[in-house]
Amino acid sequence: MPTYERKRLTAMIFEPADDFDLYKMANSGQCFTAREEAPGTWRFITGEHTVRLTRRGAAVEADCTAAEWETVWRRYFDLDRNYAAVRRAVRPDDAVLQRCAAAGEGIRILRQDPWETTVTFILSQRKNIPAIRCSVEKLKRRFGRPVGEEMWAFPTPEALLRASDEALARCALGYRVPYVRDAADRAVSGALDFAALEREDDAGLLEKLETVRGVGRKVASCISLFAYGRVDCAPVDVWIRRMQETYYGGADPFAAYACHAGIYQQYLFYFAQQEKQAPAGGADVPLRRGKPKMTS
DNA sequence: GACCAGGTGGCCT
DNA sequence: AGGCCACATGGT
Repeated sequence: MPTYERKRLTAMIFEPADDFDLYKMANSGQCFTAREEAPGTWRFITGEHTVRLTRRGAAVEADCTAAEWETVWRRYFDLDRNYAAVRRAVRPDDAVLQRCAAAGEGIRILRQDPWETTVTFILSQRKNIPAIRCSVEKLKRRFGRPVGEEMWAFPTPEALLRASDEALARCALGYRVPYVRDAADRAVSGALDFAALEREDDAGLLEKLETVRGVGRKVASCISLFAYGRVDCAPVDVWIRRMQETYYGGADPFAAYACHAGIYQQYLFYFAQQEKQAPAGGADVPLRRGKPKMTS
């Protein structure tokens, strides 16, 4: 007997007001558990909620109730932000970001669970995205509650704290085992209160998150952006640095943007990933390399 | 079988 | 403050 609720047969349709691309949201490096169940149908999981989404022309079909859509998924998909407007706010003289925002049209910043985001981005250091996915999947299978056919919720801090070092290491955590343990420790003891962190300003949030071992500026920025919706916070990793060197002559690509730097960062990151996959044919409009003509 | 991966902590100056 | 370097493991 499955311990999870039987699959619901309910379905609802909604029409996104602006950007909403399932592939890009699942593959822009922000979440590691979304997967394509069937061509065009994507499964997202947050907490113990799951939803299956399929694009139907201008609309999207979701296998959940309207109530669950409103209480869970509206927030998860950040539906109250206008991403088309964010893309339009890219400076006209910033040709590189113009191009990347066009390529990334459809991306939204997913508002993920802070605990899960903390652990997955601790794992992300010195791993490529397929390896992170694999590691997270193992953690969920071993320590997470089943929430559907071949689906598990992300394990609770208590569950990971109970796990032995050996069991954690078997999930390919490598040298990050003590980091994850420290995060679980702080979550259980209350030293790290994820709900209370909502009230911190950006600087305070980064500072508190960085008290966890294995959480430096980059991982803390990812948690701020992907779990706390701090869209002005732009994580800088090797890929962003690479874009900076290649297209911005080493200058900070986000210096000109006070308020949506995190979203713009995501466009650059997604572009870099696509460019890696198809260096020649992927980008239909080639980017001009070297110093851009940025205005101060 | 190299080389690299959504970095970080702990050393050194 | 800033420059090195080890770190476990898996993907390409």
